[in-house]
Amino acid sequence: MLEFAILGLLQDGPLHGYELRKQLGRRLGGFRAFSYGSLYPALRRLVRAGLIAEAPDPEGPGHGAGWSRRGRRVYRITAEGKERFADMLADAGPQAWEDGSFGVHLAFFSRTPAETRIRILEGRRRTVEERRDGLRSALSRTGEQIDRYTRELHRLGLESSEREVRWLNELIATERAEQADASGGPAGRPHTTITGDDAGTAAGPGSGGERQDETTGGA
Amino acid sequence: MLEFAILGLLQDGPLHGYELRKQLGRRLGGFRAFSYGSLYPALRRLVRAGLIAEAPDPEGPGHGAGWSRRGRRVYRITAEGKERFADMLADAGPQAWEDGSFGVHLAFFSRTPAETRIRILEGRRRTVEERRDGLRSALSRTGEQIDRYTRELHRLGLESSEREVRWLNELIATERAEQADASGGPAGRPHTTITGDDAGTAAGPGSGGERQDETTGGA
DNA sequence: CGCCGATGTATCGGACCGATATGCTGGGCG
DNA sequence: CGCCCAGCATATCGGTCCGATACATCGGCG
Repeated sequence: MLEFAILGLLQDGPLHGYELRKQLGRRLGGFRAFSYGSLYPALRRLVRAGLIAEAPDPEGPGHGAGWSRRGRRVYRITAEGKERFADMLADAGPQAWEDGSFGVHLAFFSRTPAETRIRILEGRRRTVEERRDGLRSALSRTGEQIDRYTRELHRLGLESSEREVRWLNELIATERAEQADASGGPAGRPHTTITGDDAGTAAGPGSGGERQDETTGGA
Repeated sequence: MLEFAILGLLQDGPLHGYELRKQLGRRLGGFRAFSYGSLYPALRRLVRAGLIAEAPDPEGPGHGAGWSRRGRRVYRITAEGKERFADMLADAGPQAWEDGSFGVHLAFFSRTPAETRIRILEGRRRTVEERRDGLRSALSRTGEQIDRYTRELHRLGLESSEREVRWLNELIATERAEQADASGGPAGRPHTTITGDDAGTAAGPGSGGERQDETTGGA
């Protein structure tokens, strides 16, 4: 996962370890951090594999590639690395929607093929729905007898899952709309209508974060 | 963390590894799992440390302690283990409110001293508030320029944090009410008094959001 | 000028995961 | 009756990642 993330970040230009970590933290929104204890070994691994290489520091008095002013080591992605990253983006096995990986994949979604994006989103949805259903039934059956704090924990998890499913449904809907838009022009097949969307209810009273997603044509 | 959890579960009676893992998964609501690859070594470590010991299988034809009918190894907590667990409950250092640990601590909250409970809850709140604020400002500044999917990820994280803070506020309020009640008045127990402290919105069904470990994490 | 906080790289032990191997047991089915 | 399969149960191994720690440098501020 870390190696994937590094490769992804280096697509936008050479970076050194420290900066790499900061950018990654920002992208993931604190959602996943990656310590230096993972980062530097990963960097060396990637160099050994030929997927990245040391580059001259644009800010330092270049002694060619390698160390620079502040003892920084700057890295750039190689052609081979780009290739490998593209493969990883398209492959996206079933672990791509597990808790830890999903966020990282999402962080590089704009470089991910559209079909893979939808596949990941739907896989994630299935996963979260399962968790949600499990929590739901655990909470409903035998109200008494289980620990009060455990119940609170379950309540938090349940609402969390419900929220995330709704969020995923929005994203999926947008993806489909864009795909239909891009492929068929206005004549398109009614592809998009099938989304089950069980979470139709508007956010309740109070904190309604419900914002309609404007269709920004990113990518 | 795992050893802490094992000690906690064994307080309710002897269990074997397989069952231990199931119970733990249930308590944590899938929020944290612990694989066998961690569990069995941890069990052996705890035995070596004298905090738990093998016990006869109540369901098997007891050959004394050790293996039983189904090749099960049943464990019970020792006096020393109980002592150690009580210490861990009361200590609750600043890592107790990090993503991974918090849920586990909460799962054994009913055995945790009231003051420690509040301390953990408040520490957790501080942590989540920080994340929330970071996300908030990241989202507000420079609307354009950052990747659309990254923004979505941040949006989910922000909502998640907000919900968890609200949820924490409820829990803290309840704790405080109970503490005041217990120390001061002869009146009955407050059960689920939801005094809406500083959480502005009246709590309907409402709270939620958490994750990460994500690792792993809710988005 | 000296101190401090941010920058920057690096290592080490340990926790935990995921895949994998190996058997036993109970129940369903022909 | 005999067979096989699904669930129960323990165990190991390689690998990823974390947390603490160490150390060195740069830029500013009083």
